[in-house]
Formats: sequence, structure tokens, C-alpha cells
Amino acid sequence: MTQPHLQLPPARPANEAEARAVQDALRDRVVLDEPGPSPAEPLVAVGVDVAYDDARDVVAAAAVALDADSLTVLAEATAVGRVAFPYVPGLLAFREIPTVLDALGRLAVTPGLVVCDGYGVAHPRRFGLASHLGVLTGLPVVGVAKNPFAFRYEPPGPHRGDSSPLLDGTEEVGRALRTRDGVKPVFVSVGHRVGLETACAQVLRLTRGYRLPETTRAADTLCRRALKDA
DNA sequence: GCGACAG
DNA sequence: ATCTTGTCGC
Repeated sequence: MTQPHLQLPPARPANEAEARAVQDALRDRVVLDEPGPSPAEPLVAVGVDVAYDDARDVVAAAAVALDADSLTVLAEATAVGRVAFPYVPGLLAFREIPTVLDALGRLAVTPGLVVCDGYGVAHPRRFGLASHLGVLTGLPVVGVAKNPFAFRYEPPGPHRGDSSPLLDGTEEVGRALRTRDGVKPVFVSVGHRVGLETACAQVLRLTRGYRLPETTRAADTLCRRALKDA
């Protein structure tokens, strides 16, 4: 099982205090001064997602690579593992990342951009799942969340493409982005090696007809199937 | 101190 | 995340 994108092995903290210490130690490695892949150029966009069966202690991850323009599936990969960490708000990455890395490592193409569920720098310690995954892989990563977590926002305009700041106090940590007319926005934040403008543009590019990007929809479907077959 | 809180 | 069918509406 090769993992061509791996820069750092995933930490396996034994408790919450250790997990927070890992986040504090790694967050300085997040790169925020790159614009990221241009929405005007061809792109291999990879969606990652995870499904759980806590009763069986099983977790299944999926990575699906799409051509960002045609939305054609270029490659798929899955991985199955043991649940490595409980769900704790702020520590989601430790629950998802080990199996996600396995799936990414089995993907036959190199991602130009990874899209994951959850947040990047919109995080209590500015090191959410998307940033964590970015630092470990070195890849550009954006986070797309379905809920505003602990942050505040004013509703964006009613049309697709409208957005408003996602705020932690007065600091903009992401954007509430309307991906469909009149539908609840998604919450986009930068993970690693992508700017917020580009992140939103790419999320819109990958979203057609549904609230969520096709990358996450495809990964969601695949990891659920992988969990059943596990 | 208590509750809320990505998935 | 997960428990879960049909149904109302564009």
C-alpha cells in the first residue's frame, strides 16, 4: 500500500490533551499564502469522506477523483480501519484522518485539490480537519461543512454564488457560500495551500444541482457502500 | 460551572 | 455520524 502523497505519518494520540498538543505542534506548518489551483484551469478534484459503524468499531473512508469540468470519475479508492478516536468537537481529524490517508494513498491519480467534510482554519485552534489533512499530505485542501459549528454569520444573498463572512469574533475564518438559489449555504474554509477566494470558486465549480459539491457527494456514497461491504 | 459544538 | 418511507413540490 503506497502513500505517494504522505509528508508526515498521522499521530495517534491516546487522549484529548495529547490530541490538542498535536494540533498546536502542527498548525504552524499550514500554508496560507498560496492562491491555490486556478478555477480557469483543468483540475483533478478529490472528495474524501468517512462512514462509521461504532458498534462494530469499523470506519470506512473513500476518495473519489473527478475531472472538475466534466465531473467524470477519474479514480476511486477506499480503505477500512478501526475507529481510532471518539468524536470530540475540535478533534474530528483524529477520528477521520488515518483511514482517509489510506484511501488517498490507494488513489491512482495525484489530486490537484482535496475537498473534505468539515473545516480547515475555521477551528478553535485554527487547525481543523482540512488543514490537518493538508499538512500531512502537502496537498491543497479545502473544507466544506454543512453546519456553522461554533461560528457566526449573516445569511448571504439568496442566489447561488452569494456569500458572507464566517466569523470567529471579528476574524473571518471562512465563508457561508450559497451553492443553490434559496437553499441553506455551505460553510467553506481554507485548509492548506489555497486562498479563500479560490476555495469558494472551486466549490462552486464542483457544485451542480445540489447543495454539496459532487466530490463530497461521490465520496459519501462510496464510503457508505464500503462500510456495508466491510 | 454548564452547554454548545465540524463528522 | 446515525436511526429511516413515503411524500410534497418545482
